[in-house]
Amino acid sequence: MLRISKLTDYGIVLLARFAQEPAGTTLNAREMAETTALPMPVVSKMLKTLAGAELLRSQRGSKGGYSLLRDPADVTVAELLEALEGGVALMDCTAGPGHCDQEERCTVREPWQRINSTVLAALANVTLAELVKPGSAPLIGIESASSAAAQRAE
Amino acid sequence: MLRISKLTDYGIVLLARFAQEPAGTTLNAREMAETTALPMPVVSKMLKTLAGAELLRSQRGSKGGYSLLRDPADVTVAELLEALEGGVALMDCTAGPGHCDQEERCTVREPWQRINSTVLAALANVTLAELVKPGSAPLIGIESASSAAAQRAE
DNA sequence: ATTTACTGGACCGATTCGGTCCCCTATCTT
DNA sequence: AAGATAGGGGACCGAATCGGTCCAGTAAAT
Repeated sequence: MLRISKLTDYGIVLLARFAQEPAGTTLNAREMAETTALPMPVVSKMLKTLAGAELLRSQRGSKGGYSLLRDPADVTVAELLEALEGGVALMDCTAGPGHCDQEERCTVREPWQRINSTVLAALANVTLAELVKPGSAPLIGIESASSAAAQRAE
Repeated sequence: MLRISKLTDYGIVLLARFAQEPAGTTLNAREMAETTALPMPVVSKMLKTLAGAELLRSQRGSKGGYSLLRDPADVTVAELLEALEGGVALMDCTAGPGHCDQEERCTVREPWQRINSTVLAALANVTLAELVKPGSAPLIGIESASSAAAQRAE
């Protein structure tokens, strides 16, 4: 279905939650679970992952919690997927050589590489800040293509 | 990892194989398995799927096989994913309403819809014909974005 | 009638996914 | 110093999906 995992979704929702607060605000896992209505263990797990990816800063102990480490306008969705899903590689072979035993035979590798980077570009053009403030930037100048796609998908 | 399934990959390779032949060429499952070096049962399965999606025409009996039903220049990658993976919906909620129990609460749905259609647009801009003939069209006019993405991903 | 080849679906092992739980360590408060 | 709070790092588990196989049925050509 070409979908990102739920966990990744959760992670992004959590980051968006931080991006809505004043910069540097600290929130703990319990608070996050409450305001996002997600189960606490899941929230905890994802916050750990995000901290490991250096997107959040963690503060232990009482009064501890997490805070956003970077400017939301500077974090791209591509980066988030990179951190949460371990990269964007539509097929094995786009992740690098040696993944496919037909690298010579296959004729569609190179075009897929281009497609992959196109998708990556689309994702790299949206920032966390834009995710939080709706109705903003038109993402990418391919509206005509976009509407064509909508038609075809219809 | 945001990847398409291997089966989908196989399906596309098979279609590409047809696109390389003169229009209307009929090939059977065994021939396809040989020339693509994929296991016969898999090839058979995917060809069935592709026929079901009306991308291939099937011909039973002796001298039977499959042939491409449409002009390769007219079939987009987005359509292929649609047929083989059942759609392109980065998250459940982009597939339609009722998939997520926090539709009101959530603030990032609408931006994700835009991202989703952007990705879809990227995929709708590449045709099967372009997949077969390498080094052609630059896909989409977002090279600057693409290189930016490459940098960031790096 | 026989052979060829697609059709439809069941089936299976392996992996991944979504989610939970527990014990450890660090920090703050009193 | 002691206790409470909160993150860190895992293991762990059931369920769903994935990748792949197999087989009985049907249609067409010879």
